[in-house]
Formats: sequence, C-alpha cells, structure tokens
Amino acid sequence: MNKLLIICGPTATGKTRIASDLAKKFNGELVGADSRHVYKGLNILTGKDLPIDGTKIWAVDLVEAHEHYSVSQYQQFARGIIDDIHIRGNLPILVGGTGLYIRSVIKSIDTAAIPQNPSLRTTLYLQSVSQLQKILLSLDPKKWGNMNTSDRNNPRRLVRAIEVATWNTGHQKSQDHAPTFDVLWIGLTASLDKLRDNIKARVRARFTQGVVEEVRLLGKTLDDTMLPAATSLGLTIVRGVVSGQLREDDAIEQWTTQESSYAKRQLTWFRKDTSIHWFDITNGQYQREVEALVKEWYTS
RNA sequence: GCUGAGGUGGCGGAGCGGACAAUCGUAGCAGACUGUAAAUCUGCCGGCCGAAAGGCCUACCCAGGUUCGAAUCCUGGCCUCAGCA
Repeated sequence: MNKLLIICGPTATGKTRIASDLAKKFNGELVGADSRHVYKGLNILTGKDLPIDGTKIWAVDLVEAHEHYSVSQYQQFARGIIDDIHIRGNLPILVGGTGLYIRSVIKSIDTAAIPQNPSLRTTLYLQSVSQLQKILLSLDPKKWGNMNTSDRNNPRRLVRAIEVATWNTGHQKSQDHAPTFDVLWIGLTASLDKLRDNIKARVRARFTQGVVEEVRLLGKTLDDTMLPAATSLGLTIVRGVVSGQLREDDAIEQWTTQESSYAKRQLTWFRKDTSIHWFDITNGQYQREVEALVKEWYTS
C-alpha cells in the first residue's frame, strides 16, 4: 500500500524543518497542508518558511492572493500530487497545520464536489440566522436534525447546508472515495506557554524580515474582506502599523495573541484524532525518536 | 491651589436606589467543525458546596451615613484625568 507520512501540529512547532530533514533521509517530497500558504505574495505574513535545503514542497503559491481557494480544490490538487510522488517512487510527506485540509486528503468528504453557488450565497447572507435556520429546516430536516447547537448558530454552516440541499434536489447524490494510504501520522506540540514564546519570537522576526513592507506592497488587493486571504492572522494588525496607528510593540503583542488562540484551535481539532503520534518539541530527543519511528514504518 | 470629569470583575466599558455577582466587548478556559477552516460557531468565565436546581460567602477606591433595601443617594478621605492658575 502506498505510504503517506503526515506531520501536523499547531503553528510554530517546526513542522517544515523536521519534514525536510525526513524528506532527505527517506526520498521525500513535501506537500503543504496550510490554507494560507496557497496564496502568492503572502510570504512573511503567513510564515511561509519554505525548506532552505532545496527540498521540494508542493501546494504552496497556487493562486493569487485575491482569488478564492477552498478545501475542495486543495483536495483535488493534493491527492493528484501525492499520486505523482508515488509514481516517482518517492515518499509524500503531508505537512501543515490546517486540519481540514489534511483530512480532505485521507478521508472522504461526500459533499466536496458540490460547487458553490455565489448568487444563492449572496441572497442567503442577507438573511438572519433564524431565517437561515427555517430555510434549512424546510429544505432538509434530516440535515438540520443532525446539526448541533454550535453549527445551528453558524451562518457559514447553515448557508453551505442550504447550498448542498438545493443542489441535491436536482442531482445525483455526490460521493467521494478517499484513496487509501498506509499512513504514519506525527504531531508536534508543546505546552501552551512554550508555544506562546515560540509564536512571539516568530512574530517579532517577521517584522525584521519586513512584513510591514510586504503588506504595504499588497496595496488594496485584500480590501475585500470576503477573500480568504484577507482573513490571514496579523493582516489588519500590520496594516495598523503601515498606517501609523499602531506601534510595533503593540502589534507584536496583539498578533501573538491571535496566533496563540489559533494554536489552541488547532490543538482542539487534532486532539480528537487518536492515530496521531505526538511528540513534545521541548524534549531534546524528539527528532531522533521521530526518525526512528518513521524508519521502522518506512522499511516495513 | 481652584474648577470640571471620574474611580466598577485581567483590561476596556455599561449600569446611576430593589428583578445586580453586575449588559456588552476583549483576554482566559473548554468545545464544535464534511467546499471561506489562520475562517465560522457554541459553552464557561468572583469564591465555596452541588450532577443540576439551587444555596452560602465576599464584592463596584476607602471610611462613615441615609434607607426596609445602595455599585447607584449624602459626608469625609485617598487617587486619576482635563482646564485654569
């Protein structure tokens, strides 16, 4: 069975670095699993730290910053590229922090192929949450019944559910058959305090690397707040610095806070997956341990 | 020193006699997630007991007072800010 190595974890745990080390040792090619690294031009802002040793990384810089991109496109792209890597006889290493993107590669998402309906979305987003709830309830009571309180109050989920229900009435049921891989899934983590320290150091470094200039060059390209790339962490904060409304120190504080809570959301997502082998990056031995684990799996 | 404004939970900021352990935002904690996922949404968030309902305690700068009842009114004190000196 085709092997697939996955490296996940919250932001600022050094995923890319260990991934490229492993790539070297096991004929690997990296496939990014990061929803913001697919956009061109957002390099420093999104911490797109590419392997410095020449290791190949895919699924990065796929579209312009002002374009829309979503899991569905990622799923297709990533599965395709992983196929190619296998054909080349190399080991694909899926590395990133976007849990849904990783899942989309290895698990089926039956509704993934159902396209967005922009005009429907536009009208639906004018409705209140309770109106959306009523619409969904009448269109697809079963779906509604399966949703939990959190999702029933989530306009995005409601709109998509309505979109799917609307599409379903005119089409055959959509199905997705996930490819099967021999997966080894590794997770990198650390205590919340340690993560926060790492994040802060990283955010600070971004300023010396020139985020302010990078964001300035963006100009108005991300003014449309509906664009996914426009919601990249730190963007509005750095813009505050660009316009002179925010001091750099305060910007670093605020951005660190944003990234930290993002890291917590990532952990919440990954925690559920019991097949992940976790490693604490503050343990000095962890790289050797990871390598040993990969080796054992790779050669079996 | 005078005049004016004000001191509320980690922070910001409502409340201006009872329904206030105190709206809301933010931070914090926990969680959800099937085409925006670095998005979006949910719950908790003074202390103690309890599964919960609920109960008890300590609370709106400090000290007194008025009142059946005070974060809210009065007196004094301390502090902050703005204007004038």
